[in-house]
Amino acid sequence: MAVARNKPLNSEEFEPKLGQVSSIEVGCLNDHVGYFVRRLQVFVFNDFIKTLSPLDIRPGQYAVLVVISANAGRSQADIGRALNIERAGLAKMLHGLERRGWVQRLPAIKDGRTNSLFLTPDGNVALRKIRKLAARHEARMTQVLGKSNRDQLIKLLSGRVELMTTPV
Amino acid sequence: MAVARNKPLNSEEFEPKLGQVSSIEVGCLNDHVGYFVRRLQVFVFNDFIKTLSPLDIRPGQYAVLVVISANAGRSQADIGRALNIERAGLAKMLHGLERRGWVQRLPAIKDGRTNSLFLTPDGNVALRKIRKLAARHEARMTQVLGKSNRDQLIKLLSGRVELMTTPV
DNA sequence: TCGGAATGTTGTCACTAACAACATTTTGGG
DNA sequence: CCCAAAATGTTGTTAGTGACAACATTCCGA
Repeated sequence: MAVARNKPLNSEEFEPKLGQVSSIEVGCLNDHVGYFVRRLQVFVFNDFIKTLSPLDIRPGQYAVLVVISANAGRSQADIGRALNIERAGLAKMLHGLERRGWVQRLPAIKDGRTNSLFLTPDGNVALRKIRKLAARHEARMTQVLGKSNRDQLIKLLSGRVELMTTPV
Repeated sequence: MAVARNKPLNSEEFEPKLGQVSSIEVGCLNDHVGYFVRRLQVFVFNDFIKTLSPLDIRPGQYAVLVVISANAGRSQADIGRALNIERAGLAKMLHGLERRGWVQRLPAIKDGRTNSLFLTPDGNVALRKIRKLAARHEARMTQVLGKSNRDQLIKLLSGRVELMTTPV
């Protein structure tokens, strides 16, 4: 690309404090909920992915397995609505979970358009192991955030998920 | 792919309540901070992107502009560290911001490896408009979450960003 | 009965994150 | 002073994700 480099510049006059070079301000980002929520989210997800990596489970897959387990027989549309996952994306994810022998799709007799989703026996066994690792992840989050903060966070957001569907 | 469909199934026995089909439980997801934080993050980002769409600014670009503005002359490594953005990704993003005439890269004289980053006059003008829309976005978040919840959320997470760098 | 709506599937596209590889430059220990 | 190691910026590649369109099938209500 060969970007033309401008003339050099003595950065001394712009470095606020010599010897204190590591201090840097994020300015008005401190007034944005999204800034903190974003940083927290990638932090939590990274830990989840790393903790669950022995079982090769990602957060979305975990959520889908849990919701199927708690709502056996529901349709893909139901599961997708509950987790705000788009139809197409959920279909592909379920394809993977079915290939691993954890999820079974049965055509519902009441509505020929829908599939009824179930966990297979293997799926239940796997989910037990998965929950153990997920609990370990959650324990670390509690430790890092502090139990009080973590509990407050959950209480703040509980029941407000419906507001967080697509539109505003 | 032609997945073999199993025999149909009467879903009646699996639907907990007839006529109450819309109720669905997310089970133990309610005990996971990550679940709520993820949903909130998607919601907040969607609103930010939509609100800032007239200026074609994404959250990451906004953060970089703000931090450059608050720390004129710092290197890419400094900015990247502050926002936890990887070197390669930041280089590409800055390329775009430079092409739009908002950011200027000057080679630092003190350290031939680093670029000193600045907002151009155009960049400052643009950032003023961007901040206006960002404030509108933040106002809507405050309204949706409730001012008390929003303030608590920020207080909870303020100063804890350092814990959310890569490792745990 | 018929047209619109819902459901599931596939394919495509754009965006992102993460990693590797490289050139340049600084730094620190001998 | 010199050279190996580290830091910085850049480019390219890759996998993963999300959003969207298009389609076939099925249900539903006027």
